[in-house]
Amino acid sequence: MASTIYDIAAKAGVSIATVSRVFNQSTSVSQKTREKVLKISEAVGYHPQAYAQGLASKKLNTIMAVVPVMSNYFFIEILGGIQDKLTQLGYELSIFNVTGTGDVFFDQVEHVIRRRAAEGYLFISIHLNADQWDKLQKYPVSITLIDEFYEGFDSVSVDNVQGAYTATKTLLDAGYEKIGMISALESSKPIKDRIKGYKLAFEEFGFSFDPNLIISGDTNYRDGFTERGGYTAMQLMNEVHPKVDACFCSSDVQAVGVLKAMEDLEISIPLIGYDDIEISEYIGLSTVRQPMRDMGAIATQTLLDRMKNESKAISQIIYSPELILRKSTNGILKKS
Amino acid sequence: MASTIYDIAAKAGVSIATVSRVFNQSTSVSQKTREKVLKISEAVGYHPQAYAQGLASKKLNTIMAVVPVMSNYFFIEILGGIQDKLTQLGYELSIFNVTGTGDVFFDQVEHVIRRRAAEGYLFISIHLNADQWDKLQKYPVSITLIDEFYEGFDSVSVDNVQGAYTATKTLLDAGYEKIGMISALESSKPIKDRIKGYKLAFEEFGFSFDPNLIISGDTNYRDGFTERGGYTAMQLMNEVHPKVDACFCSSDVQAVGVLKAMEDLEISIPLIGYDDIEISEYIGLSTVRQPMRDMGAIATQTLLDRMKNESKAISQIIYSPELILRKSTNGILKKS
DNA sequence: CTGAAAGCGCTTACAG
DNA sequence: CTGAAAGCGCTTACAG
Repeated sequence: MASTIYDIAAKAGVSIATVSRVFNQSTSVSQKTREKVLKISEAVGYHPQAYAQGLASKKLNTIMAVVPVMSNYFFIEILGGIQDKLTQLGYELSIFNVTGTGDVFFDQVEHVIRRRAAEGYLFISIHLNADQWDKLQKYPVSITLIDEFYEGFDSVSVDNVQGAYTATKTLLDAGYEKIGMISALESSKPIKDRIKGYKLAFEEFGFSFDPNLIISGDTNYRDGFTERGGYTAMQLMNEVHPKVDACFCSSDVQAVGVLKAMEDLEISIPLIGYDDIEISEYIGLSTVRQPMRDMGAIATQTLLDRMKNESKAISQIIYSPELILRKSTNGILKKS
Repeated sequence: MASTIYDIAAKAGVSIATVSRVFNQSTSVSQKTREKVLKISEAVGYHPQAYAQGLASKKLNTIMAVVPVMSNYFFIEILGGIQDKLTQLGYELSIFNVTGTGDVFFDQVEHVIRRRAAEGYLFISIHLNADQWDKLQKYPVSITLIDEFYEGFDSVSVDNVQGAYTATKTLLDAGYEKIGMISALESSKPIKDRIKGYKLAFEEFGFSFDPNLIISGDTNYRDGFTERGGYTAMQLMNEVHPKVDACFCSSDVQAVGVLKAMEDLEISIPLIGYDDIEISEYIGLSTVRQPMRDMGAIATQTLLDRMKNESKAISQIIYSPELILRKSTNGILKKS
């Protein structure tokens, strides 16, 4: 049914080597033969099979993005940046979604690396422990980390501690004192760092810090980085700390839920999110901006450079996040 | 560097056939040999290479989702449904993002099919013309269409005409008359259908229909299915038709922009979006719900069934969308 | 339960 | 500019 290089070669009266050359932009094929081969190929819908090409040439021209949960706006933006860069460089993108949790999670990550279905890997928000990173290090593949860093790997990340610190400090500077933090799964690495930054601001301010002001809601789904996660957390916050006078929230998606909860509870306090996803500008959400598209593009470039030069120096890029103030913190200066 | 089946076989003192059997859950391997092979493989990080397996066995166990623009909430939800189903069935998902426009678009679609990097394809919102569909039909691959249908292909879609009709009729029933439609790129198939439904409601109501009430904004990016597309369209609407008394909007993402524009313009009229993406519930946006996750799951099942049985009857599933009323149409009954 | 061997569909020196 | 041939890393009847 599906034709192979042999069928084309036979029909064109040439060798398979020649057919192969036509498809590999090799110049050493006469214009006439090239046209004949192309014409026949077009007629039967022939094109070299990716897998066979990969096997024979040892290059696939595809890189693989490994993400933990597909449906997250943060990843989507990053993937957009990756895609743009890749298209521009003639590579193809394959996306692998790690669905497991715990040990299974690592097994899946390791498995995808071992299958060697791509020449380079972009890990987006894949957080592992030291043992696991070390284990990965031994595989002869190029990997660039996004939103994470570990010694020995190229990486592009944002300083989460600083981002949370800046947001919290801004609130403190404005005179707020009982600043709550709407958090997500606390074992998640970005959350840990954001909590660290949040604490840091308090310490620096000389305020005694109340760990109970950090609250997370439903973390079952996507580690709590959901509208629902934010909504339930804010409700809880209101029960436990009705006096809370401002909030820092660990992601914009959650902040959408927080805003809704505030509305339902009829309370109105300043709120700062994290990420600056597309809609934030439109719903007037203040936030800590992560340059997601840029991160994707830079990481892609880094990976490609690494693939070309195994021995180049490790590159660890760390962005400083930017605080963007919008309507959700409109009253912020009035109180001080 | 990277080890192959030969290295493992040599180290284990068995043939490559045996190593292969170990990795293919074949039962005919003694427990002892199996363990030895597994242990050595583990030590050197060996795992059969996907491409070589694919070539030799002629099955990849991967299906490919083909999408036009990655960063769109609609696709994300559908991909979520696909992913869940696939994981559950032990298949792997690869995603191909078609980035071209016009003829290049079709070339890319055709190219990805011809490369045969997957055993089945899920086309999400890929809209082609009759010639192009016919051309695709000749390839010996399984394809299931999502958000589109064409004779001869399995498909899962939603009745866009009906969705738009229902939304518009609801507004008309409530007594509104100058109902605007915030549209996107008009050559886009879903837009065409939604405009058709919008018109239909007017006709049925015996109202003369004003084509100028259909307005689109910036359609350069993602065909206008963006917050910005909605924002600019609403601004334009306000200039051209300041008397507009309600709006039907072709997607929720755009509606987020419309809401913001209304706020900036200080006008407040009922608004109904389309899709029911995750945040809609939280921002109180009335909308026409498309069961995106379900569509992804059903389409996946359909595709897998097709792959198992080439000659089964074509399945064309068409969902009826559901209207969901929220805050953005709160005043809807007062006017009538 | 295990091995030798053919074959999957390509690419790529090597010759000419 | 073109072809014969080896090889990429696997799987899978076929024998035993």
